[in-house]
Amino acid sequence: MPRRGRVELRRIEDRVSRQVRFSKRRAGLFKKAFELSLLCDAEVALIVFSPAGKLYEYASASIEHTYDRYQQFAGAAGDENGDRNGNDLKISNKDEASDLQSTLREIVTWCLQSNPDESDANELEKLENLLKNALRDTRSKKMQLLAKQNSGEGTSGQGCNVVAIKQEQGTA
Amino acid sequence: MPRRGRVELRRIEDRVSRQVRFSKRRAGLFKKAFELSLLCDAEVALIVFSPAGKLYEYASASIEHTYDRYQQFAGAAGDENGDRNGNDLKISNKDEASDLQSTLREIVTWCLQSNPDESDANELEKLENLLKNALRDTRSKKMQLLAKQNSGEGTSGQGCNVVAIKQEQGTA
DNA sequence: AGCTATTAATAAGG
DNA sequence: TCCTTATTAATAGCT
Repeated sequence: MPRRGRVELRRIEDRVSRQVRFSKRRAGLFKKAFELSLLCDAEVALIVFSPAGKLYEYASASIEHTYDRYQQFAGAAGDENGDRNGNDLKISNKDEASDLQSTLREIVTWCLQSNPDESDANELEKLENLLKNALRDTRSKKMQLLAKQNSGEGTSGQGCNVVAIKQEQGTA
Repeated sequence: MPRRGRVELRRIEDRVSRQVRFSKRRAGLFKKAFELSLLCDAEVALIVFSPAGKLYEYASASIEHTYDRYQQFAGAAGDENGDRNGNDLKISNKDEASDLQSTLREIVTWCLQSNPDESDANELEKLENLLKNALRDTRSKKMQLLAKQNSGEGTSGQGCNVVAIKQEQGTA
């Protein structure tokens, strides 16, 4: 009796079945991700944690690279899939401009009061969050400047490695 | 003539066909990703850039959350797909203790000499890189502390928590 | 880890 | 982009 009917779309309760299904479907998912990137010349990054907490990943370029690119786009995504499925799918896109300055101040304060080599995990986590926010805001600010500079004005050969919003490829 | 035979596994040359295939397969991929997370209780994050550079994403939790979790494992991960960018920022699990201190000093110096609201893209990029490094090292250090404290034994620097990272790829 | 009966995905075409 | 249909691909339940 290979299969009786349609697959119920809800969490599989039995631990063993769930683990087996996970292995099979994970393989399928990674294969599809790979094929999409190859056939359609798309950049794909996929991270999966098994119910047991094991990490699996695939990236057509690299996770870091794609995540960086993602960060630069954050907020302006094309979505399609959330409809039928109910999961999360949104990115918040707040204004971070002047927040950056105060976040940097907090980082400086942290550094004046603490030493990373003598801090405990909690302290480091505070620093981590500050750095994460500062990084996000700095990227955002940089992108704004680059966009402005690329859109309307004469060229003054700025060095920066440009972060184009476009992908090109032709070597097939 | 619905379909003639097996699907050739290589980049689709025709722009229009490629775009159509992309749309269809993207939908399928996102559906599979969703089903994996729901059926098997897995945490999934998926980022896709279309050949035209448009962003699509899915996350069972959130991209940020899963990426953070990924970062804590990173360093032992393996890519294997042939990628043309070769642009991998590997994060190693070495101890970067004193590096962190000097990076933080550089950040403080940057803040003392510059104002993010008056900086150009180049300056912001310097800050971005400093923050990125500091964040990586802070995470690493925090994870080391957590690992040490969880295992009750703190042998000299190394360790960390990596749990097995495997990668799967299609045969197709 | 293998094996099939089924369902699911999807390439072409309209 | 949506619909249809012939085929291939994925996979649930077993062993």
